Amino acid sequence: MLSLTEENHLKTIFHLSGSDSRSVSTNSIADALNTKAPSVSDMLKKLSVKDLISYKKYQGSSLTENGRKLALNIIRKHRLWEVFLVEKLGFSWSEVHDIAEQLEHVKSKKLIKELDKFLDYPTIDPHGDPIPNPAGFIKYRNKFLLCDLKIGEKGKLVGVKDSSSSFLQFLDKRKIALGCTIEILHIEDFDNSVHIGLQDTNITISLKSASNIYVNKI
Amino acid sequence: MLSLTEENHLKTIFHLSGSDSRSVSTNSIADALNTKAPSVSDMLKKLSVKDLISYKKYQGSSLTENGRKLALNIIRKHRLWEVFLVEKLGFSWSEVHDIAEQLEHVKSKKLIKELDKFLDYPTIDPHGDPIPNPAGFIKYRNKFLLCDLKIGEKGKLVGVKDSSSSFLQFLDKRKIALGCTIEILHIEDFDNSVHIGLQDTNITISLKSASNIYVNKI
DNA sequence: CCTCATTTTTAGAAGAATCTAAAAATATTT
DNA sequence: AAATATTTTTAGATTCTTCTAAAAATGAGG
Repeated sequence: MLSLTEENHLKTIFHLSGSDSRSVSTNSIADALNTKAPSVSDMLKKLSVKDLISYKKYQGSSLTENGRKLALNIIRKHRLWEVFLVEKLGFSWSEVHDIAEQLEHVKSKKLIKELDKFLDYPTIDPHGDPIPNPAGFIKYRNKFLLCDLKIGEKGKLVGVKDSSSSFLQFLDKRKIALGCTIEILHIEDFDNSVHIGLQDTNITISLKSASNIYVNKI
Repeated sequence: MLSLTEENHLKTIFHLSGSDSRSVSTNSIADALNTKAPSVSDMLKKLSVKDLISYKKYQGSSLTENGRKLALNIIRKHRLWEVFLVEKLGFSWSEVHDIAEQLEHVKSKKLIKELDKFLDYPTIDPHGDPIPNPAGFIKYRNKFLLCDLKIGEKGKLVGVKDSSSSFLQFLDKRKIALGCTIEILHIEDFDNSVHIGLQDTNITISLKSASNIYVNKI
């Protein structure tokens, strides 16, 4: 049985190591978890003994197969709860992260099985991120950053990179939501800000914003 | 912000002190929480400093108004989650306690508000226990133990005293559920076991079982 | 009302998670 | 490649929850 702290470390290592499972630095974990490097160092030793990560001093760490399975299970729970909060309780996508962060640690296999059924087996969460299946398989879609499209290309919004609530609220205010069609109209030479076409309006967003939006080309 | 352990102590003191808020012994709390008396003693000091219980050494403890509010809020969350698990996820009443025990500690006022609405503002949980309102008001119904009815009297099952899953499963097997009508047919002189009439069958249950079932007289 | 049993508290220790400060290893820069 | 900067680990302390063992207070029986 894993402690809350152990679970959070596994999850963070998963998120930081990306789809290619690269090795993750101690400091980056500390930053992500709002804690300090020595705390992480201690935890890495502990997780290593449990064979959940492979870890060599000063060389960073990466998940073992066991660790990856556990991490994906936590992420599965997190994302299913997010769907529940949005679909059933009427939360907006900018409000659900912190609550799901707590709910994901509730222990009960049957709970998640029944929740999944109740939600009709969703495959993506409210931010467009894929929900791992019970076996720990996760289906990555190949998606593009909005800023990488060329002028004239169109994309369908399928996710965001950093789902901080301030950014999500920024999108809400501009009526930009999952599934929206976005066309690149023009890119300013001066500051690389991006002029985009939406359903019925055109607006300009910063490069930073455009680098935080994932789309499928259409 | 209360820790999980603090919340569990408050809740236990509430349950043990009954509707008349009598003072609760240290050992009884330890037993209920599966811990030892010294741990409880320490916690009592801590809760006392926070003005959540009134506590004099060797004299037991009882909730203050603040403590009672917090305890009822935790119980409200517990019972709402139980309704969710049974009504929406299809759990049986004997399976929900341990899961609700975890869910009750999730912190988010809005979550409970929306859950309450989603469940259509239920007033009793799957075991027939009343759900406190958001202000911490709890409505006790006056109910009787089945064993206190006289021969020939009828009652409607409105709750159980000890909702351990073994007892709930015992009732399930005999098709005895909330809302059932039960008539006292006969009481054995020998062992005080109780012969009862149900929908379409008559069965005999022990005095101990009959002392664990709450009914409204009808 | 004094002795004995029970209950409760204190004392002291242990494990988990956390931190700061200092040491060790690695990486970078000139 | 040596000096410097950064990263990571170790060492040691703190807080929280927990325990066992021993001391103190309470209550019950003769």
